[in-house]
Amino acid sequence: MAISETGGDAGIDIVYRSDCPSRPILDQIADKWSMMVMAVLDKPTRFNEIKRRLEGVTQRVLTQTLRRLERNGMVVRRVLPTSPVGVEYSLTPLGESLREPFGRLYDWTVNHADEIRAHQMDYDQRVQS
Amino acid sequence: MAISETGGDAGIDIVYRSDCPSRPILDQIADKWSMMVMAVLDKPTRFNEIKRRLEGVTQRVLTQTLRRLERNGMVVRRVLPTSPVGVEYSLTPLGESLREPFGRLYDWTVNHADEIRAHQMDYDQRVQS
DNA sequence: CTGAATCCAAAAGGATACTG
DNA sequence: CAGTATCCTTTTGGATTCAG
Repeated sequence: MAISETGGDAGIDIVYRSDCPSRPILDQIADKWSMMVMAVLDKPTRFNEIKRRLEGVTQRVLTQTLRRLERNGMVVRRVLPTSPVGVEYSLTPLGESLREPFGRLYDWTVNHADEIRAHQMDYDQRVQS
Repeated sequence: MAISETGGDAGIDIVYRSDCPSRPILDQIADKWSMMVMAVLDKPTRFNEIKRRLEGVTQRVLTQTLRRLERNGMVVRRVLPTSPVGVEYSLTPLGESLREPFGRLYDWTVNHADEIRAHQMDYDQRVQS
């Protein structure tokens, strides 16, 4: 049985193997900030605009996240011919195509956040920490 | 515009806020090992069986991952009345419901792994490291 | 068999200061 | 404005040992 019943033709039988090509990729994209940055980038956006909308992210972490996304071909970085310099980030078609599965995960998270928090409280009470 | 065009009714307009309830949840579930453990758990599975199928995971990390998943109500831990003791992990309905969005992400990853690696090689060549 | 405990190295991440 | 560089604290993760 594949992990997904949605018709994916992925080689799900090998994702468990340490040499599965999806592992390093998963490491790169399945993190919180990458997901949030891509959520913000529904249109070309300036660096500080992204930073402002992503409350809590530091400049350093945002830069690193954007670099990694750029390296993976998910976003493009474009320097604007202004003064002072402006930089605009936008999703590539590859990045766009990731928004759908990401959106699924986001929706699930938001829809189940309460239920999960209830479980956590229950667990923390049963297991004295 | 919502991040997902698939009809999710999530409050996507607030996921960027630092007090968005989905943030801590996302931190908990959007990591590589959680995803892989849940991929393995299509049926009740013993600790060592999980460890064996997840090449490369250490005992410590697997234990931590399972604890977190248990705390979040995604898996249940059941001690088997055997000798020596056996422990069996299985998905809860909540955990089951997460497999679909996870599966989407997995499928996307596998299907685009080559393309991403090509981008990485191109980037690494352009940007001398 | 299934962990918990410990030690230690590496990586991640915040704060701050500086620059083209 | 959009970073880079540095320092330093926290977190993570591997390896190993011990125990119910």
